[in-house]
Amino acid sequence: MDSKTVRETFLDFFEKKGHVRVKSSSLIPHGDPTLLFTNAGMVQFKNVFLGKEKRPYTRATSCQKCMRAGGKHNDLENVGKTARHHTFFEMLGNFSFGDYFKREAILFAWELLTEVYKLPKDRLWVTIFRDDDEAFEIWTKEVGFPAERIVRMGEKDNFWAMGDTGPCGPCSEIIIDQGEEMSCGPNCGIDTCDCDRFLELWNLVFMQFNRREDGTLEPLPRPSIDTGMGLERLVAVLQGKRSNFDTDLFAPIIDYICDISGTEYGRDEKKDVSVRVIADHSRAVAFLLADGLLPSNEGRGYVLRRIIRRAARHGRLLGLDRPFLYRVTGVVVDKMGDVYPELIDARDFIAQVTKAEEERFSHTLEQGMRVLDEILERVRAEGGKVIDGKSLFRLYDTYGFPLDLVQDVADEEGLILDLEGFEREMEAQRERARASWVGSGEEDVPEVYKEIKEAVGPTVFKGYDTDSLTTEVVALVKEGRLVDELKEGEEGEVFLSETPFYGESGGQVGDTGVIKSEGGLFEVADTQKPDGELFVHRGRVKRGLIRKGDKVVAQIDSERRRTTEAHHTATHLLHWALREVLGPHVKQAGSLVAPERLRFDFTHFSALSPEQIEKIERLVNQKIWENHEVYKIITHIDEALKMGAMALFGEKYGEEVRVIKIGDFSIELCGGTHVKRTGDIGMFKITHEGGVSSGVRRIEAVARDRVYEYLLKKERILKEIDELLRAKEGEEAEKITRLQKRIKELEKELEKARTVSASDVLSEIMKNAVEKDGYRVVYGVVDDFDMGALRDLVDQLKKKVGSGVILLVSRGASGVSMVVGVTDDLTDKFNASRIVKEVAKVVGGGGGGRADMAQAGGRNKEKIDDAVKKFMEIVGG
RNA sequence: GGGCGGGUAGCUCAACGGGAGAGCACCGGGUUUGCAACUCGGGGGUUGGGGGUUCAAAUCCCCUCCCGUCCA
Repeated sequence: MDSKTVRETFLDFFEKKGHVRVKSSSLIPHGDPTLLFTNAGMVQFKNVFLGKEKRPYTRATSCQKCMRAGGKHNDLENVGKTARHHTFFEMLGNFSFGDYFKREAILFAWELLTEVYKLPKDRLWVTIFRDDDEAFEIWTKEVGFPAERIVRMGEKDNFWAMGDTGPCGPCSEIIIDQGEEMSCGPNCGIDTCDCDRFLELWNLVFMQFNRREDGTLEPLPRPSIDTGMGLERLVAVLQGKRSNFDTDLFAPIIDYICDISGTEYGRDEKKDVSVRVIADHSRAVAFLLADGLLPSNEGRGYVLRRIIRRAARHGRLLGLDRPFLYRVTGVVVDKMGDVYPELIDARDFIAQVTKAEEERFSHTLEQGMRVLDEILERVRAEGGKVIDGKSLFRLYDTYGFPLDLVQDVADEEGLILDLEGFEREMEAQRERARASWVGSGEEDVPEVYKEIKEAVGPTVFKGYDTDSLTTEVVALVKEGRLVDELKEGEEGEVFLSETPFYGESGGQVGDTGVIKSEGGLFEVADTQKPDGELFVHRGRVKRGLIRKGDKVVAQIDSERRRTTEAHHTATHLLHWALREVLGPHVKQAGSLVAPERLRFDFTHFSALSPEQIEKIERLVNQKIWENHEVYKIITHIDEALKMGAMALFGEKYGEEVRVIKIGDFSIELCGGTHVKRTGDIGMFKITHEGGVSSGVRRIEAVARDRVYEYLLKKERILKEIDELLRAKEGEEAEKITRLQKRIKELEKELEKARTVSASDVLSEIMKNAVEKDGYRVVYGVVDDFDMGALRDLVDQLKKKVGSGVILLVSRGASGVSMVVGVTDDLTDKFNASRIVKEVAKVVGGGGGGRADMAQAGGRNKEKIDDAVKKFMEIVGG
């Protein structure tokens, strides 16, 4: 039975048992920061089990894409060495949300395995939780399973929990005995070893308790079922293969790798490991990229980078030292694209990003190799046999050079690695990272806000429909404490029962405006929503007095809001246009919507070309001028997602959500305020494009009247330039080029003139050369020579005197500069550096240099004569 | 978020407080039937940006931006 049939048979079986076939969710768990990757079928149902989310069905089945790499389940190091470990795998599962329970779960599993997949009953074993007699009864009585092949296990193996608290329960695992020949030795057995003879096939979790904070278990009112069976294992068993890598899930990939590397699989165990690593990792890479992840230096992206580099490293071991992985991922797309169409959509993107990362890795390796050579040379020079841990760590930490590569080189050179020292350094680094993690980011909501909300409830936001309304002051805060009134000139926070003021969220800034009572006027400078429900109006009492209980008119700054709205709707258009032009991997990574401008961060792997920027800008403007209606729809989250609304990474959404739909092309979940029609945006202009971090780009742009202001400013600058250049529009570049050329010419002329005048000065100075015992002493005082010119002059004088000591002093605007030169034959007798130090002291400065040439500076111009005297004293003039 | 390394000519890098350099690439001359090679010469730099210390900063210090890399 081929893998596709195995997968389909499973889903089909449960569909016939009344389950809804649910699509695999993304490998990147949205809205769950605790989880690095989706690592089990139940991840997308987590909130359903917790009762936080409702679905229109109570039975579900899925084949879920899963990743185990990094984080708690870290199998990365084992991959390739064993028959079963993978980074990416598929998990088959059936789920009951308060529908059927233990009995059906067991019977379903048994029926599917023995009657559909036709596994031999006598080779199956079962484990159950120690105290779970109920499961024991079902297995023995209902299924008729022999009691001697049921093993009772402890909490560690057969009690499952989502976390320290929350739903949990015993589980029952179905195991297949693959026979004596797969045994790991005399002690082989369930509970005693972890080898492949007793292969865990299917885990059935009976969620029946809720673990409370104090650790006690309370029975769940509606017990649930969560099961998981690794597709790769099941296929291996059904195809009679000893290793998952021998199944048709991997065979085409392995064939391709062997093909391009000229390796024969199964001849050399070391090479086989590499082939398997690449096969496994290519799947992970293709799927992660298809889900929009990009390699980066932190978090999930970092894991992806590690996987690509590990694969590249193993490729090198097979003799593939040019990028190849991007071709292997192509095979993955070919083989699995029909089941996972997102692979096909992302085909080019996957290849592009993978190749770029492989190339970057090559670069890193080259750089590291150079550093390693230096280290080796040092070790050899010292006659040592060991590469010390510090050097190893520096290679790894700073240059990202893989340790096993160092090992290879060291083996060739007969050197040993100080791995313990390396570990020590690594531990120290971990310690540093941990120690810095004190201020855990998330700010707590201040007590006083909690108090207010407790007393008056959430603020009702009316700002979608109105700019102004009459309401009541329900609380006042000054310097973090509740007060009954705010006096004129005082700063504080006002809380209303209803408000038209938008509180900062979703990147859109808070509104400003005024709150007027009969006796006072409060100017709102900013509006915040610290807990998402309570609106804090921050500002100052401009006039009179604001009291708790006052009837007030709350009025936002409408003009400011309109421009902000234009920027917000423009942001959605931009998001859409980016995906049109760059591809579907573009995802919002941050956003700021202000009255002055908008800023949009998004995932993309390279800088945008001027052409791309122009195209994006043009598309957005086109949509503005087409004047599409902007629909604001309130609906259920499921409904919204079904409509294809884009939801954000890591953002939490409630049951009821707001959807912004522009025309029929852009649809996003968004709580912000927007214009009525795109025409209200007027115009859109990108002002800046740049990088934020690896894999993230940033665009800044303006809309509406801000475009006019922006262009006006540009025009003024241009006009100013035209005036200065006396140029007509369009000639600027040409004129500037001409000017630059002219400057160059003049500089050259100047240089020439200087040389000429210097030669005059030269002969002038030579006149007062003093003849000594076999050498000459020369000094000269000139005006406005810079250091470079002085040095040149000294060089020429040196040539002229043949043998001598020279001092040149220049009077400049800012002070005195001087250079002392000593011809090479006299450097034993006179040291230019020492001389210049002495001489410079006279003019209130200091200096130094080499024995044959030294320079100094000073401040007192009037002391130059004294300085020259000092010089003559020293050199015996 | 924390640490380490880096940013110098178009590219790859050197100089690590006192004259901004090399190799490759580019332009011109020579050589050659022509090309490659060779040879002579030349252009090319706000040493990422800003501030400070100093007589003097690519070099030392601080801030900032960008790139690489490891840890979380």
